[in-house]
Amino acid sequence: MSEIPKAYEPQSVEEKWYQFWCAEGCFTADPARVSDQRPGYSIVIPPPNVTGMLHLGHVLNNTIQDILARKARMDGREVLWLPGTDHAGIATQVQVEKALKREEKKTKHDLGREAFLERVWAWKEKHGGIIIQQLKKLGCSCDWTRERFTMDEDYSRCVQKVFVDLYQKGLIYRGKRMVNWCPVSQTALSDEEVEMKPQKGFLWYFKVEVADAPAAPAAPVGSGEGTESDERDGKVTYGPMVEDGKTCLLIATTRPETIPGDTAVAVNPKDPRYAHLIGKHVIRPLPVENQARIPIVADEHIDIEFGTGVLKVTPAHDKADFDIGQRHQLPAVDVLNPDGTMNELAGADLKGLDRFEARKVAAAKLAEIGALVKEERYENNVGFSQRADVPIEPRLSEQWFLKYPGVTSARACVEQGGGDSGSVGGGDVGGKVVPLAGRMRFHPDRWAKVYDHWLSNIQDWCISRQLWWGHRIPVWTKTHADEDAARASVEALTQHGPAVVARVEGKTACAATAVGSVQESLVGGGWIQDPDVLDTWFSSWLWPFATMGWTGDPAVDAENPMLRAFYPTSDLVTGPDIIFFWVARMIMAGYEWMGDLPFRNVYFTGIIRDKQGRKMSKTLGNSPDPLDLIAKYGADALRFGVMRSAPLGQDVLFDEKDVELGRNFCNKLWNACRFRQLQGGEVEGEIDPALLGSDDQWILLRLDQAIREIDEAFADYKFNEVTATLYRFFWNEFCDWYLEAAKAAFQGDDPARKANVLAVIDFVLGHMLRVFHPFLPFITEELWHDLGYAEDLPEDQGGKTIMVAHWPKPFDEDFKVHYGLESTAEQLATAKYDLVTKGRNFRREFNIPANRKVAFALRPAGRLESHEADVIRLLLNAETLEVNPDYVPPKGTPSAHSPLGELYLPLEGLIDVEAEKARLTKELAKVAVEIQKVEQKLGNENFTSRAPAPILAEHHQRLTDWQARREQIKAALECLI
RNA sequence: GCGCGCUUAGCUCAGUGGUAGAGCACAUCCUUCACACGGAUGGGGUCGCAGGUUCAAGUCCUGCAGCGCGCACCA
Repeated sequence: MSEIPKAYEPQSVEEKWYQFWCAEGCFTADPARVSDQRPGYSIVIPPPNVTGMLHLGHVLNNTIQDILARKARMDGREVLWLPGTDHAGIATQVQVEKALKREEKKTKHDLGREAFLERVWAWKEKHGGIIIQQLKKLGCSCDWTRERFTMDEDYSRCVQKVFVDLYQKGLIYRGKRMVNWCPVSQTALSDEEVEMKPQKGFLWYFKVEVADAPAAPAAPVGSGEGTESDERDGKVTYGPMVEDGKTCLLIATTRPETIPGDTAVAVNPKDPRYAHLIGKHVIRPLPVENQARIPIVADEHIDIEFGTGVLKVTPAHDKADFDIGQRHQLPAVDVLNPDGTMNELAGADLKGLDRFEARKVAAAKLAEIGALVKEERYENNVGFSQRADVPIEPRLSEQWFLKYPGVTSARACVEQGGGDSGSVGGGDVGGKVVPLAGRMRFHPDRWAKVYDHWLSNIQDWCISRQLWWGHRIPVWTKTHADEDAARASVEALTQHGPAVVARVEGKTACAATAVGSVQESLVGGGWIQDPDVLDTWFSSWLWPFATMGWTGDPAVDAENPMLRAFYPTSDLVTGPDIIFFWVARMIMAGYEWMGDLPFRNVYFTGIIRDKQGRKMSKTLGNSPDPLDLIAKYGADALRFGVMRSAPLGQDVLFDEKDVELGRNFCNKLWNACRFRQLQGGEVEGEIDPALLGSDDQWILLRLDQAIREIDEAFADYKFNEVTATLYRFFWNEFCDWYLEAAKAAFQGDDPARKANVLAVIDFVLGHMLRVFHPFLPFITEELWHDLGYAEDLPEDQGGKTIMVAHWPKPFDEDFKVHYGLESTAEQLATAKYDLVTKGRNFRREFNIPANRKVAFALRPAGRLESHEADVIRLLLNAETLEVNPDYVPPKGTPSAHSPLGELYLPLEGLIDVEAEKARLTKELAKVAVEIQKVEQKLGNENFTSRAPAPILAEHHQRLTDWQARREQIKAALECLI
């Protein structure tokens, strides 16, 4: 046993033990050790972006995973926490492009695809490990021998296999459709990557001439012949206008720059104002040099109430317009370049301008030609590219799409919340493995509804990205002179058997294959690989099994020891912001390729915000660097602080004070152990039941209670409740009362009693360090060894490391009987502490400094053992405590009542009769209020006749107690007169 | 528009129909030999509003308001 320094210094301790754990292979999972007696427990890490730096969201997320993993080890399970990183297509590519621009003033096109990718790999090798190193600082017990990267060779092979499989199943197809185009990243995005944001802009009203209007227009609804609008009930209605014998329509738009792309205007067929014009044509005003005639079509999509009831239809630049275009066979005229500038078809005035600049110019042009009628300020929702934070451009382009597989299973497996599903059957936390019949639970369960809603409305997934960094689509094409030639070249591929899936699309032969040798022969044969890469999430959704060596070959996979031992995984811990991106897709993939769900439980964390409730962001600068916090307070402190302020599923308002509290907690723990050590004596001696005082019994029963509460909270994933219990038990119960009470024995002259108290302290601390360990891995390991608790244990039960010490069990009946733990002792202790609190209160009431020793007197209600009285004296910080059944206090002596008797503080020379009178009178008033409350209830016939007996009895007891209290105060007041 | 969450002490939040809780902050006292990153004591709450169910509601139900989030979306 080495001596413990005065203040806890986390840095050296953390460094030392993390190295120890790694060197000893404590984090390494061995599937061969998994058995019925030693069930497997597994988590796959949500792979952070390889470009990432640790932020507080990671701290919360990974601390939870580490707590689960460490708890499972102590529960005797074989634990795999599988770490890794994600190649993060756009983010990483952008980062490297920026560096290239900054350092060499070059673009990726200057280098070319291959050379650029070499740069990205080089960058990844240099910077990609940062976040992994940071996770180690946090104490994460990941199996680093199994670290994976989504671009690892094996992993890429999985991605390709899955693609080919889906292609073969006909779920993947290529099509020219409207997609979300990011003009900055210059790639298509999935619907999930588009974020709707309200934007302030304008609604421009412009008129177009109907070229072939009927001679006698029907009277427009609303009266106004020839008027552009009519106000009725304060509402503006619109209709066709007649000016100089010409009929015009008024159209409202937020995007006048797309007018050159209009190929129709549309009205609702039920709209009487325009019915007579359907089938006619209008003159499109822009571009001025190409004012084409475009038809007026009728479409149900048009909202009669909105705007003027006339919609300009731009099939190439709006999803809804595209659909209208399809219904009416309208041509699509694309007036934009991929980078968001206007192209030639937009006309001479707009060509080359950025879309936002073009918007202003187009509006000005309309005004110039007299077509602009008015402009209104207008706020509407615009889709933004989540990554580049610019408005996305709906764009017609050729992309790869996926019809989601496994949707039915994915929907069915997640238990829908709202029922009476309590913690019973709550998966496999807390050591109990409850079969869930293939079902999965979300925590908190309200996310199940969100998940289900999304799954019931999903659209096909656009999986191709116009990037270079990522998994390149494993499809090769060869274009031939005619269809027959194409067919022949596809035929030739049958020599490869099922390894290649080939099709003919017109004159083009298409072949998808994941087999390297076939790929090589295709390239050799002049086939061209699709230039696009796959959406990053198309690789992430395979994470739970692709990381475990899945091959896609059923015979091989059935023999894979990792998959057998650790799939399905036990828990997934992630943020609700990726429930669609990742969680839902992993569930589908799990069913599709493993035939089983990928995890039993999903824990959704909250979002970390600053203390004002704002999201953490780089621009606000409100995001503290976790490594700074670790350096300042220690990793344990950070973990404890964050966990303590993170209730299940609620956002966390982060305050550095929380971490400070964590540090204080560690320091307190440190010093409590130091106190134990300074007492010397035998380590973990035998507890003699005969020598247990009421304080000893009390703390043992409190420990039992704490363990029960902690187990319950763990079963419900309520980690902040665990921390609350740890805090209360250790600080308020163990330190504030038990250790202070124990000092009476240490200062006394009974060595047997002293030794017994030491044994109790060791017992409690030994349990406490273990339940603390998942939250505070470093300090508990250090103290476990310093206090010598590891010494007599077998190596695999805590002898080597607290990591695998057995998780404490609540006491069973035999234990309680053996140690004579009973509620009367507990009540005695509670009564003592109650009495002490009242006695201490005298100091404040009568302005007696805390350091002044005073003499108390106690007139006991019954027998009080001398060692119990010693404890009271010590806790009161009393010079003496006179225990005297016949004690008669001097007049004016403050008194306090408790079940143990009357406590007096005779204040020699300081008697203040008035002050004590005032104090007692105040208290009497309080008591009177309580008595009134209870009497009122008990006087209520309804209550007394219907309330259950125990409740009634409790109320009667309450009344008796308060009444007794009232009599005592009255008696005390009598004495003052 | 649909859905979800939140509203309890100055702040951040627990709270399981039966005597309103914690941490921080605040006030007073104390460097007493584990800890000032500490100890002791205390003040502070019409539990968002309005109804309802119940002997009993912070807790269950209905409605409303405010805040936040998600989904959808009209140019």
